[in-house]
Amino acid sequence: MGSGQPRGRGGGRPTLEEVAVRAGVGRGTVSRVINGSPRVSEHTRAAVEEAVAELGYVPNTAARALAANRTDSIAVVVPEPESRFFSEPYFSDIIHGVGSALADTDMQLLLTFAGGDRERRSLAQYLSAHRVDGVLLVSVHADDPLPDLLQQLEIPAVISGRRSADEPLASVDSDNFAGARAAVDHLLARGRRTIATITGRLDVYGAQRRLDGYVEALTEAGHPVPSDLTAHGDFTEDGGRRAMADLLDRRPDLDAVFAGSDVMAAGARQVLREAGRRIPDDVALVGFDDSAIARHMDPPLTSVRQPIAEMGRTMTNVLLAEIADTRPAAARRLGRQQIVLPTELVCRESS
Amino acid sequence: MGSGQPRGRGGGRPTLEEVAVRAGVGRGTVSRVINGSPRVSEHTRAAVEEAVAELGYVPNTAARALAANRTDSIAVVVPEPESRFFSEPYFSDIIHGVGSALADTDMQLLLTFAGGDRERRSLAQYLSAHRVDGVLLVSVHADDPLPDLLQQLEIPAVISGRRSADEPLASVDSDNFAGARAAVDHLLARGRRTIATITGRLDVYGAQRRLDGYVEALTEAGHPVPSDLTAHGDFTEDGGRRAMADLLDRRPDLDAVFAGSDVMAAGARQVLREAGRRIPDDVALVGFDDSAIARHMDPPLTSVRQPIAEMGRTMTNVLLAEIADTRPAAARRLGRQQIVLPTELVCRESS
DNA sequence: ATCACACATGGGAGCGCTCCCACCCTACCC
DNA sequence: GGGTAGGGTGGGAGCGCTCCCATGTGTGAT
Repeated sequence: MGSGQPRGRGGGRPTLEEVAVRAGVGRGTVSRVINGSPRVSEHTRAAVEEAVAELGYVPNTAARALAANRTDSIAVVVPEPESRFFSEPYFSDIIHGVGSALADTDMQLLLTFAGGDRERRSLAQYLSAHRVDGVLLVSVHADDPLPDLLQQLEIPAVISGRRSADEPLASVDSDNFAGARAAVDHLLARGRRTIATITGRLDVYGAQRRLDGYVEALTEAGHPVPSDLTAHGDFTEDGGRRAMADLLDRRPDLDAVFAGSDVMAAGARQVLREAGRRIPDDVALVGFDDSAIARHMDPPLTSVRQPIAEMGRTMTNVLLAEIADTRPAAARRLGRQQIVLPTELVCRESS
Repeated sequence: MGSGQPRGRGGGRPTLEEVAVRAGVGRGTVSRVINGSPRVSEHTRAAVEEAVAELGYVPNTAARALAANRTDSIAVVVPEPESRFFSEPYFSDIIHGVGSALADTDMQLLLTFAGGDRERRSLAQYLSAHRVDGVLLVSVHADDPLPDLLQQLEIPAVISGRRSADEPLASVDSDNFAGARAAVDHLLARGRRTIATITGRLDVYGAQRRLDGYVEALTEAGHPVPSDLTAHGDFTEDGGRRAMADLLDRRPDLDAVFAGSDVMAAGARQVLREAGRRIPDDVALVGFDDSAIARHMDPPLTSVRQPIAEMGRTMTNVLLAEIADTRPAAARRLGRQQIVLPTELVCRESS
């Protein structure tokens, strides 16, 4: 069968078998060389490698996946396009980090778009049908069914940002609490006394933690935390505008605002400006994320930087470790890593 | 052989065979139902579908890929992380568009990171080893070897932004020329007379076309196009700064700047401000891309919007069509689509 | 020299699916 | 009534690989 040279369109790449013939060895031996097994003599290895090079052989992924029952690929499950995940630096940076962690391996990255709950449910099925060896979950709501489904199916998974204080899945998060504290401490240090906050959607644990950090910073400094200084946004610019308008309405005396995201801060800035408040003279403003818009805002926005690419990289490494872990499921369930990466306050002219 | 219920970790999803037994039919029949073949009686189809539902059967992708010699997946080849592609809206939006086009199909999306030429060369091999049915290329330099390799291997591919006027591959681009013209016409209409431009890297065809549009607009309006009004950036903020400094040095009398990207415009803005030029009073500024920073810049930046998500969507549809095309290679080579999507000038306070 | 054992190697048996050919049965024709 | 289409169906033959067992071949111990 098979002539030596490439055959017709598409189908015609060399197979393991052809390499074996060329090198004058058996299939098994070629397979061992390809997979770096030590149990091959130096001489044979060289012969096989030469044949591989001559033929331009590349293993067929599908065949390997079928035979070995692993795909050498992981999926990043991307939430509904509308979500804030797609705006702002988050998406790019996470992927960037994942990509750089994957560069050292021969794992492939699958991008999967998940819509509503129904789609996420069937998604779990698909993922389990040996499409991938593991899953990276980003931007997950507290009530998303997907993480539990994955756990049930015993598919290794890592989540970005836990869903609650006791996250059962492995997770990588940034220190939202400390970041918020640092922001508010900074405002206090600057002499601000009536500090309001605009929160993100509180069903996102990270948004809750930012609020917690805000409360803690004020409390610890001996300040009261009246509820009329807290307004709820939804991570959107428009939400930030509405929240800021509310705040100004309720507490015209405020002299600082800590926003749970840069985008909301941008919305807030507009309302403040329209209301004739100068930034930072009348009202200091601090955001969260340190995205591109923070640098370019007028005035440049003080913001809490999250190491997002680093998070992507860390998530990937944790996932790869989970995939490599061969202990029984019960044992693996135990030592799940909960990593929290530090945030950093970047001071600019808005505060 | 298999009991009815799931087996141990990982391995235990139901197979076609099990569905066949459950439904009391042959493997072939189940396969026909799964793949929507019409040659199945209504009665049998119902029985099979019930068995599928009961067992929660999901086809094994790897097995299907191996047997059918197609993967039902396409790859987006992402350039080196450093490139501008990763900053700014481009990446997110393209992926967004690709994702939405793919949502209507059952194709999967593979993200592949390509580094230097050597990596791109081996990448072509990998892609051809039936990892994917087609490839989407974004942000390609004029001398990138990958497109030609793909063409040689007869792997369907679509490129975003052509590499030259006679692009052999199918391509989807935005109308850089018309966008630049519109921007410059707008500046002329506003009474500006000494209009400079900051170009992107001219080995990117789109950057060249933006420059062409600038020249054409001025020429057509009867203005000279002195070379000292053109400075070259590299799509980075810092490049924008340097180019603006040069420009100011050479032509302190300029009253408008058309930048080849928003990021470069941001850099230019800083230099203009430091030089004491007011925007737009002394110098009008127009960018390209209409990214998030354009909206948040001070003052908000007039910019040329590209329909990036739409480009991603269109590229995907073109690619899917190429994949579906079963005509002989020679015939397919002919009718390759070259799509150009319209750009739109978004006027804000900077001009 | 003899046995044991380790290492190196070949190749059969699948992995779960699609493709396709052979087969059966019914319906319709002459 | 026999012949002939076809639609509907079953299942063999792979797809290209990994896994693993059986088989060689060389070494050192006895």
